[in-house]
Amino acid sequence: MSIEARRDVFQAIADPTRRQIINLIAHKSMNLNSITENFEISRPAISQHIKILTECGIVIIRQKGRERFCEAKLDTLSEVTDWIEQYRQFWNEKFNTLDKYLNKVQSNNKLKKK
Amino acid sequence: MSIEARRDVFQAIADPTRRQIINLIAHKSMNLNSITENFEISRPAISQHIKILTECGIVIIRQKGRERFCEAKLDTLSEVTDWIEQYRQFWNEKFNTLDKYLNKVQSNNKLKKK
DNA sequence: AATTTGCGTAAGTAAACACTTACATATATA
DNA sequence: TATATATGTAAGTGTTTACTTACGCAAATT
Repeated sequence: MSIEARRDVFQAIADPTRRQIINLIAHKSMNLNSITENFEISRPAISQHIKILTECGIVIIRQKGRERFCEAKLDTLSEVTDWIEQYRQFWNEKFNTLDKYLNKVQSNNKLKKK
Repeated sequence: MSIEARRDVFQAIADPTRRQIINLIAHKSMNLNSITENFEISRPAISQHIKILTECGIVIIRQKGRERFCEAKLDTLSEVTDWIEQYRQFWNEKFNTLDKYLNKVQSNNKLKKK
């Protein structure tokens, strides 16, 4: 049983740099230095971001000699999508139309009761 | 032209309390005190969360007398969904199957070239 | 064997965050 | 008109975040 709270996907993708990293390695695994080349910040900074991304399962590391290739495991993001999708009925245009219809019916019922 | 950086949806939903608030008001608009009743933290804390949520458009306020009703405008979340969806091809099972096939073809081509 | 390369990690820091309490203000009620 | 209610906001605080530089270590290269 690990004491430390597992990193959370929502928080992981909250940082713009981490989203950029995800975007970079989504297409192709890259080692740490290659990733760093695409940013202005230091290698240790990138290393720490990668650590966070691995801790919540978005990235997995494949060691190859002294290099560590970062591979995106983006199905983890479904946790976020799932959370959002449960609310889709509340902003889906089709639902809104239905909603308006139901409200109308409801209003009519109220009028009838009066 | 506003100088202050607009709050970002990714960061807004990163906080668990804010996700709970969204969940609460998704179904029904609520005023601030009613929302607060559902949490252990103080009213000002909730007020500040609501402020963040309004700043990024997830919540809109409808003043009604001295009360302020918080209404969820969840289509804002599509920004997050859209970002994630662009990567779906990388974790979709069907795509993976296709990917394996393409890799196989590629390997065969390489063999032929040799 | 010595050096270079690729990386993790520790320590330090400034800024942001998530709260709190205290207070101010506008609206509703008695 | 006095009081209660619903709320925003300022100020203070401890914690977390996103970096930095400095260092260490193992694998590859010379």
